[in-house]
Amino acid sequence: MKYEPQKLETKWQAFWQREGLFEVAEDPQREKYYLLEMFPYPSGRIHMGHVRNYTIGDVVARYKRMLGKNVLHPMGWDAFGMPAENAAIENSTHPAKWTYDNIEAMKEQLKKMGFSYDWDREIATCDPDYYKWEQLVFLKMYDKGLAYKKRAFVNWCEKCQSVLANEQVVNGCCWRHTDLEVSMKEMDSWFLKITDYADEILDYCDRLPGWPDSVLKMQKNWIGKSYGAIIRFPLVGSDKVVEVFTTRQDTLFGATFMCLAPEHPMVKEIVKGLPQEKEVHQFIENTLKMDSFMRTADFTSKEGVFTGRYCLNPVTNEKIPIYAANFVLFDYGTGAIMAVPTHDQRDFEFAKKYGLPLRVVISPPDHEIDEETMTEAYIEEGILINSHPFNGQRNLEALDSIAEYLESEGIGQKTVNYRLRDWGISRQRYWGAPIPIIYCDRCGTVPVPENDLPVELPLDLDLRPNGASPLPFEPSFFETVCPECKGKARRETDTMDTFVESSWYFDRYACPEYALGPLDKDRVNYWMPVDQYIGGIEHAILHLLYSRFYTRVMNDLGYLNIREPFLNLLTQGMVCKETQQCPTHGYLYPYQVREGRCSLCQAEVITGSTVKMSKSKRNVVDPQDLIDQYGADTVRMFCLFASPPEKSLEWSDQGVEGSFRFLNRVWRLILDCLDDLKKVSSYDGKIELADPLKSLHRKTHQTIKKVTNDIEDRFHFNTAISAVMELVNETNQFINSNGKKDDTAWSVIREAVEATVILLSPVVPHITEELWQVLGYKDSLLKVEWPHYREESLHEEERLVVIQVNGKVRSKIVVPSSLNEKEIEILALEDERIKQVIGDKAVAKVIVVQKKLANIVVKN
RNA sequence: GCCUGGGUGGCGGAAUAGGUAGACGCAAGGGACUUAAAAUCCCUCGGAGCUUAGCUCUGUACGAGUUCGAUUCUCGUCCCAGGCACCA
Repeated sequence: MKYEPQKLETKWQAFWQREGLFEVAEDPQREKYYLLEMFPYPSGRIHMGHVRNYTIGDVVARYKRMLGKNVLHPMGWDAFGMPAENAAIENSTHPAKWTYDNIEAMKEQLKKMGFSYDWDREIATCDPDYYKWEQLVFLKMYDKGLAYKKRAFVNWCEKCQSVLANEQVVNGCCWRHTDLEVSMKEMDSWFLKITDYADEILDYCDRLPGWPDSVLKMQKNWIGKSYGAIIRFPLVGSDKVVEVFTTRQDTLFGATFMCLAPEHPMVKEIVKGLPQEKEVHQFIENTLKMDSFMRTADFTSKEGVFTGRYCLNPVTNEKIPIYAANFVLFDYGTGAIMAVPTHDQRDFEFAKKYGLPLRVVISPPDHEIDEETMTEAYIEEGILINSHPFNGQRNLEALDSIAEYLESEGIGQKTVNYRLRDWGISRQRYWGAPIPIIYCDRCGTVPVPENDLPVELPLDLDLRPNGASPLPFEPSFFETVCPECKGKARRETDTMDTFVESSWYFDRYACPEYALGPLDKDRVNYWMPVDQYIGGIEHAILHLLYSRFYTRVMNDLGYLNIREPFLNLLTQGMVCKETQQCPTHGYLYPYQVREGRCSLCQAEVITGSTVKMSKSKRNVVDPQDLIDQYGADTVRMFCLFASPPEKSLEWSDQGVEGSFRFLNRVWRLILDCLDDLKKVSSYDGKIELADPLKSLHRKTHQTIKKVTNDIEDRFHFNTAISAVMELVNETNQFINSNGKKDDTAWSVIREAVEATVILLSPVVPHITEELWQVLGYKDSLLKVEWPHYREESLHEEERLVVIQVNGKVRSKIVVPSSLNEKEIEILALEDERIKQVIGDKAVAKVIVVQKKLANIVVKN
C-alpha cells in the first residue's frame, strides 16, 4: 500500500469532524488548558505565516489533549478593517460579502491543514452579535470616564483617510502604508484612558515569567515611565506661571531659558500685542505644517523663536527668556521645558544657535569645565556647583532633596510621567464597529441607550470611490433622535479601531453565543486566562498592550476575574525565502523560474537575500500548492522541523521534500513488516531483554523522554522530530540486520513503532491516525494517552568515557556504568594510549565527571 | 544614539546545569539495485597536514580573561536582525 496523503487526510478530517473530537465544554473536574493562536485577518487565502503559527499551536493543543487536559483551541476572524473596503471598491462587491466569502475560503483551507479547532466557537468580529457587546463596554467606559472625546493633534494617514493611534505609526509612516508619511491633523477624537493603567501594566511586566523578555522590554519602553518634577516658573509681568516637567531638577540652577512647544496654547497668549507676535505666529504655522516624521527627523535642525516674554527661574530669580521651539513635544510632560544648555545636548545646540547664556551647575569629578570653552553639554555625573544650598552634593543624590525643597517652597512637586498616551480609537472608516454616541444640539454628547444596541453598521451603502467612509454622507445612518430630548440629533460616524475587537475576542471564545452580555462569567472564568498564546512578534506592542489594558477594564467592570489575559506567550519568527530577480522582469515568483532562468525571457535569474515572504518581493509559496502536492502532514512537519519556533524559518523546497521522504519511510517501516507486527503486542517489560533488543527498547524510552521534554519545556519541535528520526533509523537498522526475529523481537519493534506513531501524532496527525488503524487499533489516536518512559528502561550498563589530557581528547573507553570516580580514574591512567601521551610527565591531578569524562592534568 | 536578541560546516540547525563541537535533515560526491530512469538502500562529507588500518594540528565573528576544561561565563571590538528614538 502506497502512502497517499491527500486521500487519507480527507478521510481523517471527516472522521474528526463527524465524531466532534475537538469540541469542548467546561468541566470543573478536569484541568483546563486554553491554547490560543492570534486570529487572522480574513484576507482570502492562508499564507505560510498562518500555517507556521497555527501548526505550532496545533501541536501543543493535541499534545495537551493527550495528556488528558480539557483543551480549548478556538479560531475566529479579525474581520473588520481597511482591506475589505479597498477590495470592495476594486471589485465592486460589498465589504461584508468580500469578508464572509474570504472567511469561508480560509476556513476551508484551515480544515485542510488538519488543525484541531472547536469550530463551534468561531467568531467573526464584524458580526453585530459580537460588536454589540463591544459597544456596550464602550458605554460603560464612557460612564466611568475611561472613554472620552477631545480635540487633539492626531496622526492622519491620507491613504487610510483616517486617524491612527500612536502605536500604529511606524517610522513616521502608517503601519499599513509604510511608503506614506503620517501627517498631523487637529480633530475631535475618542480616546480610551490606557494611561490610567500605565503603572499597573508596567508593574505586571515583572510578573509575566511566561513572556519573552524582549516583548516585556518593548512594552516597558513604550510605557516609558520616568520620575521627575513639575516646576512652576512665574511669568514676568503677569500672575501666571509656566509649568515644566523635568527629570533633572538637579540642573534647575542652570536653567537659563525656557522652551514651549509651538502648539502650547500659552504661546499665542503671551505674544499678544508684542512686536514678536507676527514672527511667532509664522513660526507656529511653519512648524505645524511639517508632519511628525519631518519634525522629529535627525536632519531637522533645532529651531525656535523668541516670544518677547520672560519668566523667573524660581530658585535663582533670574529673568530667563521664553522661546517657542520645534523640538519640544506638546503632548509629553507639560509641553514646556526648562533649558539647561550646559547639561543637555539639545539645549546646548539651541543656546549656541541663538546666543543664549550658559551656566555650569555640575562639575565633573576630575576636571573643570568652562562655559566659554565647552563644545558640548556635560551629561555625566558630578558635584553640584552654583546651586546654593545644594553645592557640593553629588547631583544624582540631590535629586530627591531638591524635589522636596521645591515642594516646601511651593514652586513644584515630584511627579511621574509616562511616554504612553491615551489610545485614540476614532477611525473615519466604514468597515468597523460604530461608536455608540449621539450628538444633540441641546443635550450635547449623549450615549446610545443600552437597549438600542447594537448600533448596526448599515450594509446597504455604496462605498465612495475616493475611499472615504460613506457613513457621514448617509442620512439614514446618521440622522436620529436624541435619546434624552427626542429632538433631531446626529450619530457619531466614526468607527472604532479594529484593535478594540482584538482586545477581548479571546474572552468571547469562552461563550461565543452568549446573549445576555459580553461574557458569561462562569464560563469565562473557567477558561481564562489563556494558558498559551502564540503569534507574531509584530504585535509585541499594539495588540498585546491593548489586550492587557482592556482585560483590566473588563475586570473593573465586573465582567471577568482576571487582570492579565495571557499567561504564556510564544512569539514565532517570520517565514522567509530567498528572492529571485530577472534583470528585465524584476522580482519573480518561484514558479516563474526554471533551472535558474526567467521563464519569460530566459535571462539568468539573480538570487537575492533571504527575507520575509511577501507578495511585493514575490518570494512566496502558496500553502495550498504544497498541500495538493505533498499533503498537510508534510507541510506541518517541515514548518516545525526547519527551525525552532521563535526563530525565523527559511523556506526550502528540498527541505519539504526531505520531510515527505521521512513520512514515507515511517509508512514503509510499518507496512513492510505489518504481518510480523500484527502477530504480537507491544513489549510489556515482562521478559528480560538482551542486546541488541535491549538497546532498541532503551532507545524507544529515551526518545519518549526527549520528545516529551522538548515539547513540554521548550516547544523545540525540531529537536523532538530529530529524536524520532533517530528512533526510526535505529528501528530500520535493527529490522534490516540479519538474524531471525522471534516474537519478543517483534514485540520490541512494535513498541518502537507505536512510540513513533504516538510521538509524531501531534505533528502529523493524519498519517499517524492511519498507521494506528493499520496496526489494528479501533479507537482514534486522539484518545490515546501520551506515553510515559520507564526510568529503568533508560539504564545503560556501559558508558563511553572520554579521556582527556590537559583538556584534549586522547582516548575513549567503554566502562560499566557502575564504576565510581576513583575506578574510572584508575582505568583512564592505565589506558595504553594515555600512557603514551603522558610519557614521563607528572600527573598533577585527574578530574572525573561521572559517566562522561576524565581529564588528566599533567605538567611538563 | 539607546535597549533587546543573535553570529557554529556548502545550507537549515544540534550541543537543555561549563564536560567528545557539528545530532537530525538538506545539498554534494561515490557505490549497490535497474536494460535505463525514478524510487530505495549503503558509504564519505568543517579546514589543513602527515610516515593515511590511523594520527597530528586547527576550528563555534574577532581579541583578551576566568577555569583542569569555554559554542556555553566575564570584559572589550566588529557585524547582522528587531524595537525605541529631540520623551526634557
